[in-house]
Amino acid sequence: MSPAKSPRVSSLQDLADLAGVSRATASRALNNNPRISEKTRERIQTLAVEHGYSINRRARDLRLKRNSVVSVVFMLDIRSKQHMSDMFFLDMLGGIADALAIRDYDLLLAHAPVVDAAELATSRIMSQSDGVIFIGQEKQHEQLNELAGGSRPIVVWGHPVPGKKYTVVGGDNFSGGYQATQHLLRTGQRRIAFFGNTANPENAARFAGYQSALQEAGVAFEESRQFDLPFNMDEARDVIGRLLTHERTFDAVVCVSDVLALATISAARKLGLHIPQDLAVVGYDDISLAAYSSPPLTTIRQNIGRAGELLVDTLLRMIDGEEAQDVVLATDLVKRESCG
Amino acid sequence: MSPAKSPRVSSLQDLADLAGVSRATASRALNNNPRISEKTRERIQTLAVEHGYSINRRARDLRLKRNSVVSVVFMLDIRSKQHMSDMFFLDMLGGIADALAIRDYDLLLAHAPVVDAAELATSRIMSQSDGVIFIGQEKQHEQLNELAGGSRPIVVWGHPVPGKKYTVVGGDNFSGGYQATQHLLRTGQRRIAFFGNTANPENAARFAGYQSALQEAGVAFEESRQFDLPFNMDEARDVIGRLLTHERTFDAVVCVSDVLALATISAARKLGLHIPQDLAVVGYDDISLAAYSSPPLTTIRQNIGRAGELLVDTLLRMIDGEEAQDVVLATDLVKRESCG
DNA sequence: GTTCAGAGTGCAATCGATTGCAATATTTTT
DNA sequence: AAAAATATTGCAATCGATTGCACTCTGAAC
Repeated sequence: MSPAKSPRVSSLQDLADLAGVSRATASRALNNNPRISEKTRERIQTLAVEHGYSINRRARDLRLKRNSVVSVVFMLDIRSKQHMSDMFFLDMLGGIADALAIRDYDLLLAHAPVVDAAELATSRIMSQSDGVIFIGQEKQHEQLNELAGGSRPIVVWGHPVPGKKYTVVGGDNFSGGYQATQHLLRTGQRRIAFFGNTANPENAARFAGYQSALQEAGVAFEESRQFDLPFNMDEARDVIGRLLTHERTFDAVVCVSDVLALATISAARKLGLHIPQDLAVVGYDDISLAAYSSPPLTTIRQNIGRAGELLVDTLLRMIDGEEAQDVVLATDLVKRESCG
Repeated sequence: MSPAKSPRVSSLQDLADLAGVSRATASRALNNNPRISEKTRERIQTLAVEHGYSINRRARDLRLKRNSVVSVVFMLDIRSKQHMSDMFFLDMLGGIADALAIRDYDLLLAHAPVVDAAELATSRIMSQSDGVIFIGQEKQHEQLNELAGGSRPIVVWGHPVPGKKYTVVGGDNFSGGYQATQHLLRTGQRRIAFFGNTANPENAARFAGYQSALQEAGVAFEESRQFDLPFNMDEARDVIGRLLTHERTFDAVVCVSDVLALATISAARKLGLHIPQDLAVVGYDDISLAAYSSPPLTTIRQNIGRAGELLVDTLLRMIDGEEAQDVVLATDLVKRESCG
């Protein structure tokens, strides 16, 4: 390997001096501007590499009046035990980070469990980024609608709800609920319950899928088998315990998350029930522990890393001024023993 | 609420014009420079708030030749199933993000499972940030040492190893291993195994704590009870299955992670063993699922969110030119049923 | 030998902030 | 009331890049 030429080049001016051209020419050469002759361009680009020159992005962004930053806002409090699984977030964040890195964007991570649209709109989260990705919509639907009208494009991970003005990328929740239910039906189950909270749009869609599968199989839906559980896991757990001790009217259950499913299994075991003989369980998310639980959990998988890429693609398209479209991510079933 | 004055102020010049002062004065007023009279300062600051002025950080950073960015590099591949738990990362990231936000730093997230020091040193990860936080040291000890000599301060989450040149923030692994083992001893266990992989410095320290607790209790350490498991969870699981089917020489096990512990419980159950009667298990990390598993998992808790803050504190101190010191985070035991 | 088109470069303004030094306003001292 | 000391504020250079416009140079056309 040839030793890099000694003078460490840090500014465009230095590089230009070294090449014996002006700053303007050097800049154009690096940006492949056609007005620069091929010869000059190559010479400068080679020089840049040799001397380890790397552009100062702050200067470029200042000049170009942009940020090269995308903010990611977690609307849910990460620390409060949520239905949604941990791995889910991390995987998604990984996908987002990778996709942004490729496009040469930075990722500004923000924690904003409770959001006041007006406040957020003037915060650095908005002013310092070219666009924002929101993870989870929960109760903030109105605020999101407000923000969508603002100066920065936003994309939300969640489920389309009527009257939304923001762009949504989300899993195919209907299909997920449908597949989970269909699987139980195929194993012969008829008395199938639904654990979730339909106040959440994603859960509601999964519930719709559940109903649809039942109907298609000619199984009547019983309202008494749909349970809206608290979002807080500790409370949810107590409720589940009670549901299982009362005379049960179901032998199988579709859960909206793996965490919920595992809690259900745990509660059932404590009561001496056998999984899946006495109670078959399906989860949602395919968190890593789903495979290692006892018994391994049947669940619905979404390619969350891919979801992150889709969020980024969609947002950057909007930043470039294109019209935005909602995106739905495919979903599939992972069969394991918890269903027999 | 009084309506904000109409002219939307976007640059310092605008604000200065509005206040009838120069850019310089406006800048100083906002930065609480003592050379500006109290009256002027307050007037300008009020004006700034009223008109929703927010500083352009790119411009400031350009002028001040800094970045206001800290990179966070995950050395482990997030997606490969690692011993280490998912929640762990997310919690830590949350802590880091919060701590950085308070100090007005941005977080640049990077995915770099395998790292070539030379390559990393010239990448945007280094050149665009004022410092870097590495999560996990694993096999990269040498590279970290190289990077530590570079132009940017770095801090590593892990465990101090001999000859390290970088600053480390980590949990009290020795104490964690000690507490876990001591707890089992107190419940009357004598034949206690250790599941982990001592190639990892953190695991090695936990193992040392385990040995120390045994010794203190007058229980002889049997080498045959220390098992180095593969880092890959799928493989680890197979190995555990075999360990439990062979004639066991232990009735209790200290695991280096909750994920490992849950896999152990799962494997044990499949063999018809009862937890904790036939096999008592202690985990490490207190992931959220630890409380919801069946039975709930006894484990070692570290305040990971706090760890994130410590990492940031330490790094920013180094960025400010202070001498760096390693930091150890306290650890405590969470008793649950898996130990009886 | 001019004139002209077109290719290749350079000049200088610009993005929005910070800050050393100079200039002015205010107060204190004599 | 003039001079000296101090408190406030402004001027202008600076950080490192981009880009419209003007300029130089080449070979071709007349």
